[in-house]
Amino acid sequence: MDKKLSKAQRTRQFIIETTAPIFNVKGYEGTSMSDITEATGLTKGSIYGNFENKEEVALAAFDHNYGIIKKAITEEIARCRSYQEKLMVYANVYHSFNGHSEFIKGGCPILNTAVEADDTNPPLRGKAASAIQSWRNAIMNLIKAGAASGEFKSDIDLERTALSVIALIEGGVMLSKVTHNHANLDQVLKTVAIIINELKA
Amino acid sequence: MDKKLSKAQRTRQFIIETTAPIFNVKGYEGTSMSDITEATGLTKGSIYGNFENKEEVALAAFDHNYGIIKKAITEEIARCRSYQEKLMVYANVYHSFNGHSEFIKGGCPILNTAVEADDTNPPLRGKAASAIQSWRNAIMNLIKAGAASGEFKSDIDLERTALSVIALIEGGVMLSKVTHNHANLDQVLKTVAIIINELKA
DNA sequence: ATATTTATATACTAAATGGTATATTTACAT
DNA sequence: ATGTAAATATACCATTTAGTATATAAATAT
Repeated sequence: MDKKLSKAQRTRQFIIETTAPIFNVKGYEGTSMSDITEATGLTKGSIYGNFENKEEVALAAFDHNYGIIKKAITEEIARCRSYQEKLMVYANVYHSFNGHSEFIKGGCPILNTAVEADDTNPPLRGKAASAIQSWRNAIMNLIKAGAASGEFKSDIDLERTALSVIALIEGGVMLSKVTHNHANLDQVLKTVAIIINELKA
Repeated sequence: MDKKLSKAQRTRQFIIETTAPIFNVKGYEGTSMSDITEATGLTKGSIYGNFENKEEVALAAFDHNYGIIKKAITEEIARCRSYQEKLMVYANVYHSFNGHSEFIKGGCPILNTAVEADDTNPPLRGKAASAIQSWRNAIMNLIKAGAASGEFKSDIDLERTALSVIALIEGGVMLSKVTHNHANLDQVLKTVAIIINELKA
C-alpha cells in the first residue's frame, strides 16, 4: 500500500544490486556466500532472511543485470527514427561492454549465464534462454516493421538475420574479452553494420 | 628413451582424458577434486602425484579438448581441395557440437573456457586466447592462399572476415546450447556459408 | 631376484562451503 | 511511547573443499 519500500524490500534490492556484478564476473559457482556477505556487509542471517538460497540471489542478480541492458537498449531505440538506426543500437550498446565505459562489469550477463548454466543449472539457463528468445523476437519485429515501412527489403530471412546479429555480437564480446583486445569486437561489429545496411530496400 | 609410456605417463594421460569432458561441462570452478577422483577411480594421492594442483589438471584438460578439435579440423581441411571447402570445415565441425553426434561433451571448450576464465583465471584465459589467435590466423591464411590462387577476391578484409566467422560460430554454439535448439546454430552457420561464398572471385 | 626408484593409497589437515536455529535488534503501526 | 512483527545478527551445523605427509605397493633397472 505504501509507495515507500519496506526495510526488507530495500535490503533485498541492496543485496541484488551489490551482488549482481559479482555474479557476472565470477559466475554462479565462483561466487560464494562469503563473497555476498563481504560485499554487502550483511550477515548470512540477513541474506537468508531475504532469499531462499544462493541460487535465488543469482537468479535475481541476473534479472537485475539483464534489466539494465534491456532498459538502456529500449530507451536508445526509442530515440532512433530509422529502423536501420534502431537495429544498430544493439551493436552500439554491446560495443560499450568493452574498454573504458564498461557499464556492466564482467561483460554480457546473457553470454556469461548461458555458457556457465547451459549444462548445469536449469533455472539460470532458462532465464538466459528467455532473454535470447526475446532479443531474437525484438530484432525480427524491427526488421518486419522496417520492411512494412518500405525502409527494408521484403524478402529478408528474418530469423537467420536476427540470430546471426546476436551470434556476432555475443561472439564478438567473447573474443574481445578473452584476448583483452577491444578492437576484435569493433571488427565484428563492422560486419553487423554491413548486415544491417544490406537490409535496406 | 622408451617408446612405451611409463605407468605415471599413462595415468596422467588417463586422468586428462577422463576429466577433460567434466571440466568442459561443469567448468573449472564447478569441477571439484572429488569429481576427479570419482570419475577416475583414483585417489587424491594419485592425482597430486601426477599434477601440481587442480588448475594444472584443468589446463591439461583444456589442451586435450582443444587438441581433439584441432586434429579433427586439420585432417578435414587436408581432405578438401578448394579453399572455400577448407573454410567451410570450421562451420561443419562446430555444427557437430550439437545434437546426436556431440563429439565433445559440453560444447566448444574455447568458448566455455574463454567465458569462465576471462576475468578470473589468467592461465586458462591465456590458453583460450591463444586458441582464438591461432584460429584467426588459420582462417586469414586460408583466405590469403585462396586469394593468391585466384579462387578468392584480392580485396578481402582478412581480419574482419576471420573474426566474424569465429564470432558467428561461437555465438551460434552458445545460442543453440542455451535454447536447446539445434536449429539456431544451423541458421547462424548459413550466414557463415554466405560470407565464405561471397569471398569467391 | 633384488634393490631402488616410481607410482598410488591412506589418513589426515585447516579452511571454506551452503545452510539453519535462535537470539537480538530494528522498524513501524497503534 | 510501546507492543508487536519484521529484519538482521550470532553461533552453529555437517559436509566439502583443495591440499599434504607418509605409508604401501608396483614397476623397472641392475
